[in-house]
Amino acid sequence: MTESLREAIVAGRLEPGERLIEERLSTELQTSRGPVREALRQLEHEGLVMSFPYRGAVVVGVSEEEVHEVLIPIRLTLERFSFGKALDLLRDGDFAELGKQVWRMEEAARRADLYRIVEADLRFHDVVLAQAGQPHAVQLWRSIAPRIRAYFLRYGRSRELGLIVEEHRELLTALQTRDPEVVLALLEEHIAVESPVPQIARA
Amino acid sequence: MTESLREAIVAGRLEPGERLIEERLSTELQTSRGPVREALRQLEHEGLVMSFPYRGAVVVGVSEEEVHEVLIPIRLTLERFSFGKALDLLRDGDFAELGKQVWRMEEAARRADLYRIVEADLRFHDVVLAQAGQPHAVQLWRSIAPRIRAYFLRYGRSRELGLIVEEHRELLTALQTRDPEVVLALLEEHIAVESPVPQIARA
DNA sequence: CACGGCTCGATTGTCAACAATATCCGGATG
DNA sequence: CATCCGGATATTGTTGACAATCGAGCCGTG
Repeated sequence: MTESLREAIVAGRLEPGERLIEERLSTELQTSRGPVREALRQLEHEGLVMSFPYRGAVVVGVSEEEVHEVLIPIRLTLERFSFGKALDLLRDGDFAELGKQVWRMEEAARRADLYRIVEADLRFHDVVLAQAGQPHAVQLWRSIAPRIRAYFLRYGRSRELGLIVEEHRELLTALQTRDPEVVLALLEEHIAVESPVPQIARA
Repeated sequence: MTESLREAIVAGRLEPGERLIEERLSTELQTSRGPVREALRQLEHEGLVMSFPYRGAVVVGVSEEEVHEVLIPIRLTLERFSFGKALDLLRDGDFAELGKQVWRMEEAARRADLYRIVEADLRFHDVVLAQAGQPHAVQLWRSIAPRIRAYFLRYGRSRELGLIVEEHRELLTALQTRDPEVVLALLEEHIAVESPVPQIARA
C-alpha cells in the first residue's frame, strides 16, 4: 500500500513539490490515516518525500548532481562491501533468483520497457545485498535505491538497454565463480559508468 | 520524546537484542502507542532498531566492520560534497554556532566527558551539512550519524580527546577562509583517521 | 493604503478501543 | 516419547474521534 504511493512518485505521476494530504490519500487508498502516515514516514526515509511538523508532506525530486556525487558513490560503497561479503553466502536458490532477474531484463529490453528493466536491475542488486548479512548496508541500500530508481526513470539513460542486460549476465557468471577480484572489478565498472566524474583526488 | 528513546539506545542503556514493546514504552514515556510507533520507525531508519511485521522491534548493534567499511566511507562522501557546497553559504551566525560547539568540546574535553564531546562533534558537522542545502545529503547524514554516535560512545576511541577539539578548531578557521582546497584536505584527514584501512584500490 | 491582530477552515498530532496476527504451551495421537 | 494440532495470551496493526497547530483572509487602526 505504501508501495502504490511509492510507485506514483517514482514513476513520476506525482510531481516534486506536490502536497500529500493524509486524509485525501487515505480515502483514495481505501484505508485510514494511520497507515498513510506510516507510509509517508517510510517514503520520507527513502528520500522521496519531505515532511514538516503540522505542515504536511511534499514530494521531493533528486538533482542530477546529488545523484552523481552522493547517491552513486554511496551505492558503490555499499555494493563493494556487500558483494564481497555475499560471495561465500550465495546459494543455488539465490543464483536462480538472479538468473530470473536477468531473464526479466532481457524480456524488458526486447520491448524497450525501461520501467521493468530498472525494476529487475535493482532487484538483482537487492538479492545480493540481502544475502550479505550486513544489516546496516541493506538498510541504507533500501533507503537510496528508490531515489536512484526515480532518477533512472525520470532521466532515463541513453545507454543501450541491451548493455545493461549484458553487464548483469556477466556479473552473474562472475558471482558464480565466487572470485572477489573478478566480481568487484565488474561491479566497479558497472556502477561507475553511471557516475561520470568520480571526484576521488588522484595523486 | 523519540529523543529519549534514542538516547537510551545510543548511550547503551538498552542492549542490542532487547525487545521494545510499544505499550510498555508508551506508559514509561507518558504517551500513547501512536507516537511510540512513529519513534520506533524513526529509530529504525536511523539503524538503531529493526522491526518485523506483527513481531515487534529490537535494538540493533553496529559491528566495527560495518562502521569502518560502510558508515565512515559514506560519511566521507556526504561531508566532502556538503562541505564544498556549504563554503559559500555559511553566514556569521553559522560560524558563531560552530564556535560554540568547539567551545563545548573544549569544556567536555577538560572533564574527559566523552558523551558531550561526541555530541558537540556531530553537532558541528550537522551545522555545516544543514547549510549546504542538499536535501538528500542531510537526510542521509541524519540517518547514519546516530549509529556513528552509538559506536563512538560504545567503543570510545583511544585518541586523545584534546586532539578532537584541536582538529575542529582548525576546521573552523579553515571554513572561515572559504578555501575548498584547505577545508577538504583537513576534512579528509579528520574523518579518515577513524577509518583505519580505506579499501580504495590503489594503482 | 500598509500593517498587526483575530477568527476560521484545513490539516496534522494524539488517543483509546477494536481487529488481526504471532508465539507459547498443553494435550491428543501416532 | 516425539510430534502435531488448537486454544490462550501477548503484541502489533487499524480505525474513528478529538485536540493542537498552522496559514489565509478579514477587519480595524494608524
